Amino acid sequence: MFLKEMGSLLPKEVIESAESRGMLSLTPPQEKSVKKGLLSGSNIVVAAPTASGKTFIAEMAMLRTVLWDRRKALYIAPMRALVSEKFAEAKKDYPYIKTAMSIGELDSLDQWLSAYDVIFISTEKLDSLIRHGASWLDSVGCIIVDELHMLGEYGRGPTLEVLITRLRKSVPNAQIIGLSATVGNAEELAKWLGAELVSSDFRPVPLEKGVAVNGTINFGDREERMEGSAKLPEMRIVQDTLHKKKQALLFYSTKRNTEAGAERLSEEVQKHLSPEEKVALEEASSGILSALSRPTSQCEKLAGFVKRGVAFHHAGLANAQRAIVEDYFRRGIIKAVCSTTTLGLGVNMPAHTVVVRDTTRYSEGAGSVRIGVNEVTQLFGRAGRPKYDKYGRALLLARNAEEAKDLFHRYILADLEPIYSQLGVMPVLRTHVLSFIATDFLSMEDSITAFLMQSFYGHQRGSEHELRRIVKGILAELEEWEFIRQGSGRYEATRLGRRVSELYIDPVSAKWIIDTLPKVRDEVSGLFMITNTAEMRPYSKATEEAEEKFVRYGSLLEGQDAYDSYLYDPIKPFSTALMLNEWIGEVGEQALMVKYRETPGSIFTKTNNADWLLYSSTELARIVKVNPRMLLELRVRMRYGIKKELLDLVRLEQVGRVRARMMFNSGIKTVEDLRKDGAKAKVERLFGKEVSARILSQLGSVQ
DNA sequence: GCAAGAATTCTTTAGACAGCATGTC
DNA sequence: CTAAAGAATTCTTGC
Repeated sequence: MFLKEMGSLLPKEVIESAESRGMLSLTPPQEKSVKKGLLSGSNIVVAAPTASGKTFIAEMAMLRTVLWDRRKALYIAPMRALVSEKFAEAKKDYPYIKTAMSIGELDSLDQWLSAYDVIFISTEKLDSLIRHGASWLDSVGCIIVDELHMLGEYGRGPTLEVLITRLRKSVPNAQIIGLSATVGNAEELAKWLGAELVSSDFRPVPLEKGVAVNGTINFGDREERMEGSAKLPEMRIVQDTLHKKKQALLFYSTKRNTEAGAERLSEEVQKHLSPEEKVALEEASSGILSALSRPTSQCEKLAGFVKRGVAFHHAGLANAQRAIVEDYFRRGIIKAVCSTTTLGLGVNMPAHTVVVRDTTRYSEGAGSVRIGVNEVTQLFGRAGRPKYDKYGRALLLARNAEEAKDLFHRYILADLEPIYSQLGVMPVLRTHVLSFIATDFLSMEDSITAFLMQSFYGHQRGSEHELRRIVKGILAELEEWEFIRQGSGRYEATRLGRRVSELYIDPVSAKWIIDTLPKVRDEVSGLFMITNTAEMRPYSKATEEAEEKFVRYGSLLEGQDAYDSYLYDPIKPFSTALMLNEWIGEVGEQALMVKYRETPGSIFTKTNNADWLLYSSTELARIVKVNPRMLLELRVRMRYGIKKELLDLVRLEQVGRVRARMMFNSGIKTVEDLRKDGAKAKVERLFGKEVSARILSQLGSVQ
C-alpha cells in the first residue's frame, strides 16, 4: 500500500512527514494493521520483530486520534530510555503536535499534561498519576502499549497488567494498540484485549541464524567458514566480522563476563583500527574517564578497552559512560561491545553480527537456568543495521558438533514460548489493591475480585476462588496496618493509606518505616530504615563489619513479623545502610566498589532510591507526627554525598560535593564566610572568574 | 629447580520503575 | 534438591 493513496485514511501531515523521511509505502505489518482497522478505531495487537515498523503503526493511530478525533493519545513503555527516544522522535517528526513526556524525576501531579495531545509516559509513572487522580485521562482516545510482552515478566509484568485492565475500565472508548515482540501466544493476548492480531516476521534486513563451531558457522541449510585463525569461538567470530568491516555485539550472562570478554577481544580488535578511529577512540576514552570526579578501576578498565575499539556494557556503568559507548558504537568507531541484557531491550543499537554467547543465567534458588527462546529471539533481533547491512547474522556458540545440534534445535528451530500472567504470584497485588481503594476506584472485596478477573491473569487461567482468597488476605493485612478501614460494607483508605499509595511504595515497606520512625536515633538507624525495604534491592554485599555492627541495631527489627521468615537475612540491607553511610561520609566510589562490591552505576541507583525513600519517610513522619528534621538533612547529604559540615555550602547553586569540599578545605565553611573580606579572591583562585561570579551573585538571595 | 600448563577448588551470579521542587516541553 | 564459568590455587610435567 502506498502512502500517497492513503489520503482518506490518514491526516495529510502524517503522510507528508513519513514521505519526507523516505517512507513511500507501508511495511507488511503496517499494511495488515491498517486492513484490520487500525485507522477506524479497532484494538490491535501487533506481534512483530523490532524494526518492522511498529513505531509508525503507533504514530498513525496516535496522530489520527489527535488530528481528526481531537482526543489525546498515550504512549506507554516500560523503560525511560525507550520513552524518551520515542518522544524525541515524535517531537522532531511532528513539530506541530503538542507532545509531552512524563517519566519519574521530572514532575509531580502533572496537571500541565492536560494541555498536551500526545503524552509519552512510563508504565509506573502512569500508574502513579492515576493514583494521584489525574483528571485528563477521560479525554484519551488512543493508548499505545509498547513492549506488551513485558506482561509475562515476574517483576514488572503485573503492574502493566493491572494498569491496562484499569485503563480499559476507566477509558472504555479508547482504542488500544499493543506492540509486542513475537511470542508463542500472541493470539491469546489479542483476545484478552478484544483486539485484532497482526502477526508478522517481517524484517527490513533479513536475518541469518546459525551456530558457530570450530571456525565454521552452520546456518542449517549451509555452512560458512569463518575468516581468521583464533581458537576461541567469540574471538574467531569477531575476526571474521572485522574482516567484513562490520561490527559485533556479544551477549554474556554476567557483568564480569562482559568485562573479561572485552579484555580478550581488545587485543585483536586494536589491530584493525585506522588512525582516525584511534583518535576518535582516545576522545571516547577520556570522556569515559571524566564521567566521575575520580575514575574508579572499572572506569579505567573500560576506558582502556575503548581505546582499543572494544567496550563492555552493563548496568554498572555510569549513564554518561553508557551513552558514550552507545554513541561510538552507532557511529561505527567502537567495533565490538560485550553486553549483558541491558542492550537487549529498548536501546536501539543494531550490529551486523550478534552473538549470544551464554544461553544460561543464574536464578536464585534455581541455579543456572537456560534462557528462553523468546529472549534469544529478541537478542537476535539486534542483528542487521538498516541501510548498512544486506543481512544480519545472529549466532550461538557451541564447543562441539553435538552441542551445536542441540542449540540449533533448542533455539533456532524451536517455537516461541507463550507468556503467562504473573499477577497471582507477586506481592505487588497488595500495592494495587491499596491503590484501588485509595482512589475510590473499587471498594469491596467482590468488586476487586471481579476486576482482577478481567486481567490477563483472569483471562488466561484465573480461578476466581483463588483470587478471592488472595484478595481477602491482602484486605485483612491492609486493615490491620491501618491503611484501610471498613465502613458500611465498603473499604476506604485512611489518610495514611492514601499517602502510602501516592508515594508509590510497597505497603510492607511503609509499615516497616512507620514502625521504625520513632526508633531512629542516628544516621545508621535512619539509613537502615530505608534500606531494609524491597525498593532498595538488590542489596550490597554483606561485610564482616556489617555483621559486627548489626548487633547494636538488631533491636529495630523487634516485633516485625514480616521479617520472621528464615529466608530473610538482615545483614545485607544493613550492609547497604553502612555503604550509604560511607557515601554521606564522602568516601569515594572506588573504595565503595571494593568494599561493598558496588559499581558507579549501582551507587547512583542506590543513592537515587535512597533519596526517594527518604522523601517518602519524611512524608510518612509528618502524618504519624514524628519530627522529620533528621531525615530531611540525611536526604540533602544523600543527594550530594556530603558530610554534615558541607550542608550550608551546597545550598548555593553551582556548588556540589566537589566545590563545597574545596571551599571548606580552604577555609570558607559557610555561606556567611563568603561575605567576608578576601573570600572573593579565594574563590576566584579555586574556580576561576566565571564560576565564582555565578556563585557569589547568589549571596543576595541566600541567607 | 623452575616454569608452563593442567587440574582442582573456590567464588560468584541481569535489569531498572517509582516522589517532588522549579517552570513548563 | 539443582549450574556454570571465571579466578585463584594447587598439582604435574618436562626440561
